[in-house]
Amino acid sequence: MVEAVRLIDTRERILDSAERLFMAHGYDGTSMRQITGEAGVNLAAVNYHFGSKESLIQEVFRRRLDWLNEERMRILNELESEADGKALKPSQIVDGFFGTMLRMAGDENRGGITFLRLMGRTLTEPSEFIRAFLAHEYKVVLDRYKEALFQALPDVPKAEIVWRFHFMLGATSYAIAGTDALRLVTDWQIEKEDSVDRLDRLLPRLMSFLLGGLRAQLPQFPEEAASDGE
Amino acid sequence: MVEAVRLIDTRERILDSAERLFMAHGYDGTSMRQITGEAGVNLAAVNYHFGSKESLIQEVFRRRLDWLNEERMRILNELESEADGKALKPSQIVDGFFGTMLRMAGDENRGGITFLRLMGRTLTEPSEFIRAFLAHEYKVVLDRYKEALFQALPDVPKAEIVWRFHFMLGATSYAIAGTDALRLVTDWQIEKEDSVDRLDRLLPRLMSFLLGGLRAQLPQFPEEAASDGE
DNA sequence: CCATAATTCATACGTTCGTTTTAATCATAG
DNA sequence: CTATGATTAAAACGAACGTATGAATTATGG
Repeated sequence: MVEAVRLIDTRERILDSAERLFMAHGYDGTSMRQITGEAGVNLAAVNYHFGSKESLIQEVFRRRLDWLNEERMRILNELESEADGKALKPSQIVDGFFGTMLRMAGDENRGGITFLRLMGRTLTEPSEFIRAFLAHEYKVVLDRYKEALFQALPDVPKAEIVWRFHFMLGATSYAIAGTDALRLVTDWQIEKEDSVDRLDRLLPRLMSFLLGGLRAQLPQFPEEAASDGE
Repeated sequence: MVEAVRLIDTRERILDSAERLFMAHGYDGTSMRQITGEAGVNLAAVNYHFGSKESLIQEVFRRRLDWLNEERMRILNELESEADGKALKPSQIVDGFFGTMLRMAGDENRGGITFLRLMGRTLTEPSEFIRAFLAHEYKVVLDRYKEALFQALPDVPKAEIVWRFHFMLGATSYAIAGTDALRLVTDWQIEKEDSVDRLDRLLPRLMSFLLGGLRAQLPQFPEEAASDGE
């Protein structure tokens, strides 16, 4: 057991530093020398343990996403088995997906707020391979949750639900990434009021907004005089 | 007469290429050589005309944002003078801010969809100075629109409105940036259905969602309720 | 205890980056 | 036409990047 201590330590220290630095400065904006410098390990350690910078950030995500997505699946399965065939409430589904992610930020062993902000920021990351990787990691879970929403909202066209899922992801991503990084709108009172109980209050706030948007009146398209879709 | 043609051409060609490349690959992910290469101008032209890469992206934004923010101000002023003292409808305010931005994407002379996507992506851009620059550019307009929402929704706590403005920005940013770049959720039908009439349909869809979220039931915070949990 | 594998280390490689420099080319005014 | 200032062009700068190398160090199994 003692034999692997230094190995694991080095790997974990690199992952921790990379997580924090990618969150703060983005993928392209973070250099290997910054990462290894902050982690207190040799420059070559990243390539030795992970192979490349690309593999490193993938491992940074995998370390957290594996648990998160399994948890999301577990919750949805549990909800559906409890519902016993009946449709779930949209609020249950939304909370299972987005609430689980936000509550993860309270658990420092799972990356805490740092990973959450990295997550929020990376969904619009410029680098092609990162988006491709995330899309792949998320595919199964997203499909399950989309399907659950289809059944929970049988009167809403599927395309509309997909779009609103998209909007919800954006609102969440932004809410997370911006809690204390970007302050286009805020800039005055949010910081003080919510510096401590940030997550306690952010979750209900976001959930209200998401559910309001998800259940909003359906849009009317300007030239809509012909047949409906789907 | 003819004397300024080449100068203006070079400047504009650089700005156009930079706009497109920053949109596609981000700020750090785009090199001066890519920009000048695509624009068909000499590498040194950027530093000659703009001074630095940082100044270049600021000019890329200023070229479009000046008009957009003036238009937003004009619209809000007009709405308020028409209302003649009475409170505006939230939908008018939201449309003035977000609708104006989306409609700008239909005008190719104002950057079209390219600038809109650059905009959406940059709001979560890692580079510190870019976020600071945008925050500064937006300050006046955002304050005016926030104030308008305060008056339009007198029963909603101001902090709540600020948060929901924040969420709306995120949903919009994401909706724009992702229309054909990132496809975490979509990946199947949106592309085909909305490749042509993307903007015609995106605007009503987004507006419904935003207004639903803005007017949603107020959140209940756990510690305000007498009982702890359920 | 020693052979061997695993890990760390210092160092260097080849590229690419943003910027600068200096000379050539252009347009315009006197 | 020529003087002058503005623009473009080619080339190079030093710095930083991700990665690779080979030796030194550490841990492990027989």
